[in-house]
Amino acid sequence: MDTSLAHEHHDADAQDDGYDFHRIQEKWLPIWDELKPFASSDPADKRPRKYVLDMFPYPSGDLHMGHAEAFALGDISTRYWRQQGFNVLHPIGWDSFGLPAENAAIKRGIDPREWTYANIAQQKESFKRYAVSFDWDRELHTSDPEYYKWNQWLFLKMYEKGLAYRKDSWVNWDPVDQTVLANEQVLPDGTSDRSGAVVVKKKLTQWYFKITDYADRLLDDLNQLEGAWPAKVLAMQRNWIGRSQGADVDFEIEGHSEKVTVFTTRPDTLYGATFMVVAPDSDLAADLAAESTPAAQKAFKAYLELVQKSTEIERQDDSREKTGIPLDRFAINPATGEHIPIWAADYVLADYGHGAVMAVPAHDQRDLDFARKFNLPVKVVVDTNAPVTGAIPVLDLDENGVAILPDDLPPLDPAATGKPLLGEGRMINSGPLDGLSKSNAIKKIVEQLEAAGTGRASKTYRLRDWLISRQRFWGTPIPIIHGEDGALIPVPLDQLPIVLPPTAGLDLQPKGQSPLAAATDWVNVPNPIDGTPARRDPDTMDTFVDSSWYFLRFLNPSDDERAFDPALADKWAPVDQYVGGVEHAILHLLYARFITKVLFDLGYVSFTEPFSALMNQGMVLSGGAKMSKSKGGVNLGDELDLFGVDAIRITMAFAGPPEDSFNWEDASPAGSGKFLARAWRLANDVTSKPEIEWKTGDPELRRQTHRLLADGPGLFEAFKFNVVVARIMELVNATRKVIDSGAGPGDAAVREATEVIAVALSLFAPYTAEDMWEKLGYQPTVALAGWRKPDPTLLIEDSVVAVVQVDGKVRDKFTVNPKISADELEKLARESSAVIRTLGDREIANVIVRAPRLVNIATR
RNA sequence: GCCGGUGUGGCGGAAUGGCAGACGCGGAGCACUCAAAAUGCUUUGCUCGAAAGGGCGUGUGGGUUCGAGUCCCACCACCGGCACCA
Repeated sequence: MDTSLAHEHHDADAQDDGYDFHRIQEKWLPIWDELKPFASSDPADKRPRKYVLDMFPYPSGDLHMGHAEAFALGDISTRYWRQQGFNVLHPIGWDSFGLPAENAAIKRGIDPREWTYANIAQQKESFKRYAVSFDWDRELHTSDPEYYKWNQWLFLKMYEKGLAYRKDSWVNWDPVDQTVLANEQVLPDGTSDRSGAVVVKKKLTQWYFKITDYADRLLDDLNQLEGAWPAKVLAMQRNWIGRSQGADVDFEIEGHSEKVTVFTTRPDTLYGATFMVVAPDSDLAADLAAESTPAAQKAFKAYLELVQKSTEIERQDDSREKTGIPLDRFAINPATGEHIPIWAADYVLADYGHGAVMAVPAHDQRDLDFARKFNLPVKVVVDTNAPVTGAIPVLDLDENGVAILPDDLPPLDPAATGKPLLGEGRMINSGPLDGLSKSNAIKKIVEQLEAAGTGRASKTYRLRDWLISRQRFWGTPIPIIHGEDGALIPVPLDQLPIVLPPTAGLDLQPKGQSPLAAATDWVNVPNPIDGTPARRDPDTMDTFVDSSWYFLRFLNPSDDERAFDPALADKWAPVDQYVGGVEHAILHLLYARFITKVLFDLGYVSFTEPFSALMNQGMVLSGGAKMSKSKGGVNLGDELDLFGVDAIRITMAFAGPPEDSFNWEDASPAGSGKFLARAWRLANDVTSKPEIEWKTGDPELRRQTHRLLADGPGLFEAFKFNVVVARIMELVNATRKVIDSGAGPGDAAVREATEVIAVALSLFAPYTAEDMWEKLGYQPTVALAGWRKPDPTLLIEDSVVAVVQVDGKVRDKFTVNPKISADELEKLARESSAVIRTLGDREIANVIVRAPRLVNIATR
């Protein structure tokens, strides 16, 4: 294999005029570190401001391909705005609390801090090598007490406002690990992702943030983001909040002093409510059962146990038959006065609406399924065969084309067919509502209920309050002290932060309560009010709390007086461009929007939406699937060693639209490297001096250069980075041609084009661009060289290609003066031999002329 | 089931209602070389034709228009989210 030796020797010889990404990276990285070209804190800086933010990473090891794509795309935007003369705030931090650190700590018997900060150091070094243009002076970590102190402050502010509260609720419980699991930790088969145990429901007292108070605003304010956020994310958020309009109806209960309220979107069908169903796991069901017959009590207890043993996956299986038991209790339908039976069934959810429904089996599939299974009465109250203004049922025609008369319409018998009547129709069997349409009936019944005090218009949401308690060590301690008498005492602000204790002597293994409960020195404190013995709340906060306001902390991460400075927030926030994965489309973004509105209500910020624009980058896939360590996906470090930082960055940008995912196998980092070498060689070949007079340059190359200058901004701002790269490639190819077979390397247009290429490439390939800039005779850094203004005189074409179509098909083309008149162009078109041949003896019907580019001759 | 999105060569993808396939990958051929690598050049949607020149082509079927990948209607396929939410 002596050929390879020869090869290496040859490469070493060629070093001087060859493109060597290793050399370039090693040369420029320390120079940038010293220059700090991306510092953004100078108060005297007069440039207009922009805030570009990448979703901060979780330090779970070194950076991977997904990071490489996301941060390349965010960095292109950032560097673009800098070239446009903006002072861009582009900070970086780490979302460094969370379960993986704790699990790693348990596995290795170390402190989670060790693992976390070692990974941060590694990612930081990788980010620098990857040339992401961060302002490193603003680095933050959410696991630093200097950061999480302000989570505690936020919690206390929310507690003061009644937005943080405790309640009992059913949570996912892992009976093996003895711990609460987040919904995401429960596998689709209903088992724990860690222990493999079947997850059950358990009732625990937990801390919640009252996000449901903000449901309307969170929903309505999405309209402001229309067009600036991906339609998909807006739809997902709307879906998640899930507002339903309808009515609350109060039902009296036999032998029960309190009324039971149900929520319905179809109050018009109240006359058809033939039974009531309550969620078995609701307090209401327990109350009703407790006052019932011993037999019913026993049946309820057995049923509740059965329900609690069932897994999520069983519950959600829609082919599953309905289950339920009668409670032997009766409700009184406020419209008909009928006494209707009350059942407990798990198709009704305890935490939606009021945990109870009025069942209208004739007009609801679920209620009908239930009624048919348990032989409950079905009463039709909407005649869906009757025509309704504005929504006339379509009548089928018989074979003679005659409408099938109403007599022949299907019978209104859902009990027999199993199909509920869901369409529009006229009310029947509904007393005063008879004859009305759906919308009129809803209006009328709600008026009547309101007048009688037994109901009211209402809305309800799919959104639930945000459970923030975690029985974990590696998170922000909840700043509450529990008195001996059970009183909740907020930690006084001047005692913040409540710092996590050392892990020495602590068992971090999950065991049903937070490991902090066992840190006796830490958890036992005097009651701040009277000095009696008291205990700290041992739970920590969900890490989504940390990330719900971090964008404000970046404004001055070392501020030890307050979470953030409102004056700086006025200057910089909200974030102009947020970049991150669509996996955060719901939770993180919803929580950040919620906390921003809370901070607005508290008077700390003057805006109500945190992120003015959002870009979701796609994923880097391998074989059509998400890359993962376990599947042995492509390693970023290996790719960087092989192709260089710039080639990987430009590959990410060129692979397609930023929001689309792509297969790494379909990308061509080697091709990107070739392109960069081509570009770099232009700078190497330029022989003219920077002072050269542009006007003397090759006019066609100059025109192409200025077209890129003119089109670039629009393309960048529309995130068409792949198209920009293509345009730069075209300019590189054109410049090469002029050097090799045109005016030569000394031509002014060659220098001008190469300089513009260097500036354009600085957004994608910072190392290559910087080296080109130096070869062109300039000082660093090209990153701040500025995007030049195009010369308008060079954007005017001196000739254009006109197309002649016959019936929309191109038949001839010719080069014409752009100022050619319509008549003249039409004349040329009619004289074209290709056109004459195609026309033959066909008769011309119409001639469309769009001078100077197009003539279309339409024939009969 | 409901909501959102996407369908363009062998592949990734371009295209303010006006030349479909920019740019790149891959392929083929050529130059340089003893040879290779590197680099450069030519070519590359399908199809008929020796050529000149035709025909067909943006998921399917219709429509609007002088002209549709682009706009409208219906459908199909795939991807994503939600889902016993009253």
